[in-house]
Amino acid sequence: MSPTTDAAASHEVEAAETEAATKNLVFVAAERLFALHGFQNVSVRDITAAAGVNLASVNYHFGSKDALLFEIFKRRTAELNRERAKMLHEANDRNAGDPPLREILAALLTPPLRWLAPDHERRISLQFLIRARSEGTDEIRNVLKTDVSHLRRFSDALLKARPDLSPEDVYWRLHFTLGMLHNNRFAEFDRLNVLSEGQTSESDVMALLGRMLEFAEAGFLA
Amino acid sequence: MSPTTDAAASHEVEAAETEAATKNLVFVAAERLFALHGFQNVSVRDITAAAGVNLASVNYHFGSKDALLFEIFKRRTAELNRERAKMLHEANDRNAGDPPLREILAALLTPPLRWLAPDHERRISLQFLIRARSEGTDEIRNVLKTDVSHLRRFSDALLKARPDLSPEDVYWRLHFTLGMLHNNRFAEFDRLNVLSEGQTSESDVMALLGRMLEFAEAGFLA
DNA sequence: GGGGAACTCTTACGACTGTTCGAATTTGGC
DNA sequence: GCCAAATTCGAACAGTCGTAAGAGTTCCCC
Repeated sequence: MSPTTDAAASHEVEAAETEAATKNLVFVAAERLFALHGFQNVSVRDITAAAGVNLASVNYHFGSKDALLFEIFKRRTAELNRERAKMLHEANDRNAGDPPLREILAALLTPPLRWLAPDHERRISLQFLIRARSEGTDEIRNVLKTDVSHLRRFSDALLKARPDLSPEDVYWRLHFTLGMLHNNRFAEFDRLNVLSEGQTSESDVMALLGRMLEFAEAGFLA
Repeated sequence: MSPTTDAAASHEVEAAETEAATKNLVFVAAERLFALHGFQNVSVRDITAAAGVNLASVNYHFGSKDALLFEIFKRRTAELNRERAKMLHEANDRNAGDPPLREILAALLTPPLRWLAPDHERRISLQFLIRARSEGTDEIRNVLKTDVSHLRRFSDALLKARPDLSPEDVYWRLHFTLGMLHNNRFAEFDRLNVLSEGQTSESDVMALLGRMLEFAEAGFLA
């Protein structure tokens, strides 16, 4: 509601959310726990305890545990897709509506890998999304299979950049590329650490992005 | 109870397993249910009901539900790795110990994709393995991270086929290739069906193998 | 400052969960 | 055909789970 100085302090939580503070606490705590331990291994009591709120908060603010998962998934997916769409749009502008392969793939892969940077605010969100994609509820899997409008933008662009490929070729190679990305689980984040002797730096993640782009681009040029 | 006829017939189960018939029934039913619905979404009661055995059978023959999962994982992983190692060995023999990139990658990808064929006996096993890899217990994840001896055979071969690449390059590109494979979930199997208008044929799976080999080989040649 | 909505809290229900126990039964060797 | 070992069985235990109900509290608007 409208801020009135004194009581206003509790209202202005960071972010653009004007919802109750409790709802955000639950949202953030649940996202982190789901990302770290998986949906099924985290109880409502774990979430509310970590958030420092009452047990009933989850059901009051989100309706159910499933609905909470779905809401986190929806918001983070929308954020990620927005960044991807923006990069693709910029690539279009730079290249008179006909961006080269590399820039299309960069628009697809750069946002998630940026999120992966060690001090990035959305690092845990990406881990959550990767988990939710494979461990989520049927509802989530259904959205992933049904709502392909976002991916179509990329397959269309790729098809235009490589008109000699069939739509099936483009579809599968796009699928392979996403597989490269989604397979980056937590074990691999650790492996990232090993490579840089203990601490993951932002440059490591960007180097990984470069490797992925190189590999995927070559795959599309085959 | 025991299926029909005299009690003597219950001894000669197929396979090389001389264990009790009940143990095999549990093993097979659990593998299928875990593959279809995930480890956490399948209860011991679901398994024993599907297998037509008593509830206590899981704990009697395997010790615990976790141990059952791990035993399935171990056996199927060993089988898959054996086939891969055999193909790599044959590729070595054919090429005087210096197989080309394509044949190394084929040794890595052909066995799992053969299992994926619609009427293959191990089709559900591959789905199980893919699931267990990401949703399994900490013990399984630990094995995957620790026991790298099998993958090392492939990274060594790849490094010899492409000596201009650094070990880090080979490691990451191998990781990417496995990501392409492991991302093939059930939704994608359905997609396979769509592509062939209703029924997945063995040739579809082999065509997918060809696509993956093409993509991965190009990625390694980048 | 009264009233109604929004929120928090305590408590508990009912439905599962994996596992165990002791008795009943079946099995294989002699 | 007997006995001991192996297996199967029914039943229950001790927890944990998501969710709901109702009382209690805080909030904002009039």
